[in-house]
Amino acid sequence: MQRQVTLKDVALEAGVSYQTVSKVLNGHGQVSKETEERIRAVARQLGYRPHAIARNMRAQRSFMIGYSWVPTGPDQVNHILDQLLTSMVEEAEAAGYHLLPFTYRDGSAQVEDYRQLIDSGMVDGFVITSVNYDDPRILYLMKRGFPFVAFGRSNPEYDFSYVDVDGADGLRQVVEHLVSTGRQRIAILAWPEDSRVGNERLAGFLQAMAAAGLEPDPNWVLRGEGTFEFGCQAASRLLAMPAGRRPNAIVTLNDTQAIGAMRAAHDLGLTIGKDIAIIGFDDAPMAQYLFPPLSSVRQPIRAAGRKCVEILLHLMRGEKPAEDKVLLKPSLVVRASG
Amino acid sequence: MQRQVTLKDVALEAGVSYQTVSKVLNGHGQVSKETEERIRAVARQLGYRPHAIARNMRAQRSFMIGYSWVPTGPDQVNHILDQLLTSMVEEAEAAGYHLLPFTYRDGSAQVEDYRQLIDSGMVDGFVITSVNYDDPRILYLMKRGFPFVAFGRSNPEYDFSYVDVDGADGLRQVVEHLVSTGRQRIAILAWPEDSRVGNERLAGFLQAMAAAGLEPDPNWVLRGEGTFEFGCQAASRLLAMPAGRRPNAIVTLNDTQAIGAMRAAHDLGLTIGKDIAIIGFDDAPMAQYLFPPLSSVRQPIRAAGRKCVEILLHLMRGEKPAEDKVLLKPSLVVRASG
DNA sequence: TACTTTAAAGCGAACGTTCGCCCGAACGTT
DNA sequence: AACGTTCGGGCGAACGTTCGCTTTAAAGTA
Repeated sequence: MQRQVTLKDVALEAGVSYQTVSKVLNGHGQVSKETEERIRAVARQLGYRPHAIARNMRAQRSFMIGYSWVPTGPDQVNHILDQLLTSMVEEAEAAGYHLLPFTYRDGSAQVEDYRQLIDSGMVDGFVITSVNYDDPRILYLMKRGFPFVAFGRSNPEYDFSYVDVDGADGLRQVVEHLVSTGRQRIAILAWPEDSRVGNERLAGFLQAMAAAGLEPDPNWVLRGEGTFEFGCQAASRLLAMPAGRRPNAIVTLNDTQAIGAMRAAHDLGLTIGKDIAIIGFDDAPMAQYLFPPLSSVRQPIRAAGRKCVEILLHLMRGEKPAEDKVLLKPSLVVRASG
Repeated sequence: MQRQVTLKDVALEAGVSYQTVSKVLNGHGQVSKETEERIRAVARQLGYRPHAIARNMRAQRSFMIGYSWVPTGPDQVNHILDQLLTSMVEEAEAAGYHLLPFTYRDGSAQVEDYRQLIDSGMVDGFVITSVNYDDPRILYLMKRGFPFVAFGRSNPEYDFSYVDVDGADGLRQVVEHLVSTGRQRIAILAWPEDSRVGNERLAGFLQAMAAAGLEPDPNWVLRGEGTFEFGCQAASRLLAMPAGRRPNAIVTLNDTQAIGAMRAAHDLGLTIGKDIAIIGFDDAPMAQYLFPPLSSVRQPIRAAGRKCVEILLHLMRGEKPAEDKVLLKPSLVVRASG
């Protein structure tokens, strides 16, 4: 664990001042070809690596991007995290930045955590996820004018940079696919009204239904949590009716609901993909292994992560990004379930 | 985005030198009650937060822990990552440290990345995962004497700090459970021989079989990748024989294999949990939603993450941790599959 | 020859901390 | 009255950079 090689070490060896070494290695200043090459040779030989902290100290920047996420419960899985983190870290590193993960806390402590990271100079910007209406982080960061990008939208009247997946378009694709395969009796399992994401997806559904000339039965629009249990209960209710009067397709807003619905259909003796189509959202990796494999809407997570960081890099440099409100299209993955 | 409040700002306002402010806020030095309180009041009022980078600069430490992980493919999911990261970040933050995620690269670039982070002073230690025999990272870090903790074991002759889940014990629990429910014709789907983890788990299986007085049929120990496809194919072969001559239990080394095996059993018209018991490993969240729900071995991921960081904190402080080779017991979660 | 321009490299300063040494004043002791 | 001790706090230095100004010497121009 030998000591760090510094500019002074290189300078001593090369017989110049350490500032000159800095000039050479950064490409500034006037230095003769010979000394430049000598300095480079010595630096290489000694294995000089600039001390990141000293550099940040001098630059008055941390070159760090703060990120925290809502931890999932013990029996849940965040199948987004790996791809999102990997893509953000890659994009950040390519620009000389790093990602700084920090613990997620709720309530007033949350904004305090963001404040702490800003005031201690730990980060130059944030990527925030799991945003919803009236998100206190967004309000705080907007007020302070601190660079951040949200993965997800909030109140329409707020003006901030975001990247989001067009959930409405996803459900539009689902409806169009179902209609094109001759299914018109379509029910939907949605989320509670306080969910920005849920409302967006539901709106896309209703719009696509209208566009197809279908009037959705209000009793076939059920709101509840995005859980297996709700999916199972709601689908049981919907499918309890006789064949002619029940839906022949159930659309859900996430895969966990869809899996619950599959269980309900199975328990009622229905053949999924034939008697009833079921389509999920998220395309969780497990969807492909279900029986039958679940059709689902896949979100371009990696692209979203990259885009978030790309925009944030502009903001942190004080530039106005070319586009700072980005909507990415998801894609429907059709499998045997519908 | 106002400028950072520094010690000098507080000092000016309190009418003392900035070094005195530092003393007060760090609890060192002799300062009278009155000035101390005055300084504290001013600091609070001005919202002073120590500049982390300057502090690190002075301390010649980064208070960062490097961590990178193998990104999973597009249709896979890393159901460990969330819990592992969350627990490590929590443990690190409690000690004033942060986690620094960085991209995973294979081959010679990998050690170079570790080297770069060390030489640039970005990190004070590492947690490494996905270790296997002859892991070049372990060799490099051991040679440099740089603090690190591995989640997982490597060659037995290496001497380094690690935390691991006792996979052998997990399989022992599986065998004992199966035997206690009257199943003795047990097959196992294992991994290729170059997997340290796979060999450990298989060894536990064989040992438990022997302890139960059972001689495992060599043809019932199949090695292959931890994929759905291998699980399905291998199980098909095993279950193709007539009822009296085929296994009545299949143990796998991960859930994906188990799901493949479930599919094979299903396609052969067998009732899982009755005609054939199937038990997985990892207890992926989806296990509970399968049909029937999959029994599986659950690893104490959060405890492992916390323990890794705990040990690493000792190492980074130059202390010898009380225990630096930790083996955690997994637990079998019994569900309807066996 | 005297002066101006340019190239090459040195040097001081600063970023915000913390650490250790020093100094003055007040107090108590012989 | 002279001296030692303690308390309170100031001050210089350093961590490793980068930036910009200054200096020196050489080359070019009148």
